[in-house]
Amino acid sequence: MSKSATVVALGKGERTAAKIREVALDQFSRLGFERAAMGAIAAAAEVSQATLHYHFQDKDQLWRSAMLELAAVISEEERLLSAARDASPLAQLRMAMRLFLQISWRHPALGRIVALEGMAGGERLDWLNEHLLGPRNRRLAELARRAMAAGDLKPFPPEMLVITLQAGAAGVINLAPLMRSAFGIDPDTVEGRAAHEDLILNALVQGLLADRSETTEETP
Amino acid sequence: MSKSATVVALGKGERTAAKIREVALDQFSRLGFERAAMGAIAAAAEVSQATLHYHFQDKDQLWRSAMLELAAVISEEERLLSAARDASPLAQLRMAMRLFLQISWRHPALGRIVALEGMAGGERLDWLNEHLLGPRNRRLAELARRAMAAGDLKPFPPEMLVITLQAGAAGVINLAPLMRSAFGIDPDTVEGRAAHEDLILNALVQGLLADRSETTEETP
DNA sequence: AGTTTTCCTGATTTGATACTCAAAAATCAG
DNA sequence: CTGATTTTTGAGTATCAAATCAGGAAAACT
Repeated sequence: MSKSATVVALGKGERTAAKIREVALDQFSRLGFERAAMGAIAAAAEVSQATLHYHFQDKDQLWRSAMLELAAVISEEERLLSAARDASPLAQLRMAMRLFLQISWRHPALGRIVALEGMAGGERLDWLNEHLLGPRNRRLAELARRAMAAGDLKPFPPEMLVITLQAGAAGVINLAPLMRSAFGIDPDTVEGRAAHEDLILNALVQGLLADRSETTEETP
Repeated sequence: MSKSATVVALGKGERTAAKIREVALDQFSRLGFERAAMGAIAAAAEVSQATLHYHFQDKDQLWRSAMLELAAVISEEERLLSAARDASPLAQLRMAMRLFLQISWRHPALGRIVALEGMAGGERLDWLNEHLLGPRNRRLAELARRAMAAGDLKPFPPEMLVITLQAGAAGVINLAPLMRSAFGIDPDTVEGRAAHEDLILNALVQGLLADRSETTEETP
């Protein structure tokens, strides 16, 4: 046993394992499962490749372990949302979108992995759904359904709506390299993030069309 | 020289090359560049692996060649859009979205590849931008800019708007596996596509909020 | 027909990557 | 400090995928 007075002192093993998970999460998210090489992860974590296999049986286990880091992130959102359970479904949806944006900017790996595995399908996607995506998505879809029932949202297939909102919101974050290559713009700046949040919450949730009844001046 | 009277008769070589490109496009888009194996492509195209290297020097060239197939698709959109050059920027944007949806359903490979490479960055993304993505994106951004100048759109960074629209619209298409795994729903059906087009054009372009001034009944 | 050119393939080489293992090094408890 | 335990590693294996090449089949041309 080894604890310091204030902070839990991790044993050496757990410390390197944590570092490996961190590096692995980054690489998996940026490159995808196959492109991310154990050797590269080891190098980035400044350990030998064999150390990876000491802490995690194989690449697949490492991936799963790294993903479970993200579970904590998602459960944070769940906690905040459940605290506001008495708000209207639409208000909850809006809040979920805001949380989604904040979390996505803080942990861009999440969105990239969902996109990568969500396109490819397969075992890892099923695992993701079972362990950290499915419940959240179904909860959001249910919120959308209720918002529609309340007449706050136009009636659309709620599952499509949820996926579309998330994909649209994550687009600018996930496709930052594309924005750099196509426009020479880096969206990940203070102003960029603010503009993005503004865009999503206004454009996607309130509509892209300017209200033509009150034209001319105004700077909202 | 070898042409038939009515149709250009492709030489044997060009025929197999075309088949290889077709198969390769599918595999690259579904699996990504690295996961797609030359052996599997060869098998699917019913030729030997060496044949791939006869027609295309290496995997990279094959990828580029397959991508150029998509250039035709995009130029079709360009043609239709330029025919309507005198419409308002907003109308053109709307039309572009509709075209984007149709084309994306018909060629799901396009969106998947843009997403894959757009997240990863690197040489292939730069190549894509230079050869078949950049001009289109800049044109759309310019349309958005003009729609904003005309007061039809709220003022947002036009590049972000374009990316968000595309990502949101392609979301349901690209993430079909996720929708199956999470919701047990297959969006790629006749009704699914219709609902999707409805969702995007209404929700993303006209706003998600129902007009509360005219509540109660109505079934639009 | 015969001849030339194009096209295709089996066998092989090259390179990279996940994974193993025995032994060394670091860590920790008493 | 000392011995036991945990952690790390260098070296090595097995596997799989990309790329090469020489020889032979098919097509095109005269």
